[in-house]
Amino acid sequence: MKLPPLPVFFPDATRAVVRSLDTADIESTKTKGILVNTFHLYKEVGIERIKKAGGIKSFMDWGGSVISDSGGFQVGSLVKKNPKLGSVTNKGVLFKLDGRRILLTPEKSMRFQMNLGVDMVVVLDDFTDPLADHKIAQDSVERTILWAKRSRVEFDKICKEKKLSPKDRPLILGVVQGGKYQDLRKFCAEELVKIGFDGFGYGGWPILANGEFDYETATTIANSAPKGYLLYGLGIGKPDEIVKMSKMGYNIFDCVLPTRDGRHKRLYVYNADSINDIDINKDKFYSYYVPDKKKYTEDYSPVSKACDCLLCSRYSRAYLRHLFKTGDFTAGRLATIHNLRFYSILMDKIKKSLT
RNA sequence: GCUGGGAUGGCAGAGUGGUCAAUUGCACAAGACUGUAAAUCUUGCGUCCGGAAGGGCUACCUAGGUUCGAAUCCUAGUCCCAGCA
Repeated sequence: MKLPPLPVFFPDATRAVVRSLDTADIESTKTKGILVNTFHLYKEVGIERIKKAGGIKSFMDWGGSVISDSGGFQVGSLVKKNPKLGSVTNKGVLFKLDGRRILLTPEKSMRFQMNLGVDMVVVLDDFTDPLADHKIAQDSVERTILWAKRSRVEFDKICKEKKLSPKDRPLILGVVQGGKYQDLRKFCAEELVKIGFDGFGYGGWPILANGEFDYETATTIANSAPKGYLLYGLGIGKPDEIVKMSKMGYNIFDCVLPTRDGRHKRLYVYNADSINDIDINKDKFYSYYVPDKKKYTEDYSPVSKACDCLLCSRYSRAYLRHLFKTGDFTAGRLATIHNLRFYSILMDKIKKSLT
């Protein structure tokens, strides 16, 4: 299966579910693929149950693409943000969470991902803390490279065990770390290319201290990629950021924003009267719509005229507000469906504008 | 009619002499959210001045009173609720 025509945006189904949606809902948004997470599935489900189910796709009854993340982001979002939750050594990451100790090594992460039955695996990386100085950032880059080498070895070993031909095997992606230090990013990217992957991702935290998106780093990474390499914006991003990154050559994205924002009452709305009229090259081609406002109590118009999702084609702003006020899960579901359809339209528009 | 309970900010509901412009929840408003420990979190919410610190004014049903000081105590009134007739 591998990947659909690029560029693509995959919403996050961290625990083998896009929060608040079932698989049919995901399909209705014309989403082509999803991202699942090694750490959460390892901790909360375990590989045996997923194998018994026939792999992650069969478990979810999902016919689209699946990328698995390695657990590298949790090195940052859990351990480095809160040292009580674990520690990192060259061996791997030791998570201490919910009264459990879970050691995740590059090898374990790779083997787990290969057993999920996904289309693309990601190597375990050592997340560079955004506050790291050059020395600490350099350490994380060196460990990321060390782990990438070991991951590649393990990957090849598993392919051999499973007798996977180069055509049958999943794609494998490295991750570029190094924080805001361009020399480290460049070095990391070059080393990953030497090891040999199908592509690499812009890892770490892509937002600068001033709150702006770090396009400089995005450029450095893109410039370090050989021709035909997959370029993945890990955890990226806002619609306008994805448009810009696509122009730089990035062709895979995933992000929690559309799903989390949906549940948090932030809906994306194209500034256009129809899907045809959408112009993603306009400066402000979309706005936020926050349904949970008294002024929408009697607004019987749809959330967006430039959308054909379940919410927009069937229900009004007044009804959506009512659902949020009532506290029913349906509100989050419809909002999530809408935002994912926004992103799938976005990727269609980007595809068209690139050709 | 009798007996008892009660009237607090948009609503619900704490507080029962000073630390009360008044806990908390809801509602309302503004903001955040980027490889998901997030259907979450932050802030504001009588009014006026101030960027803030802070200060002024008006407030706990109404009218009197006690007290240095009252949302809190006393008296009268109005209204509400429960039980009994």
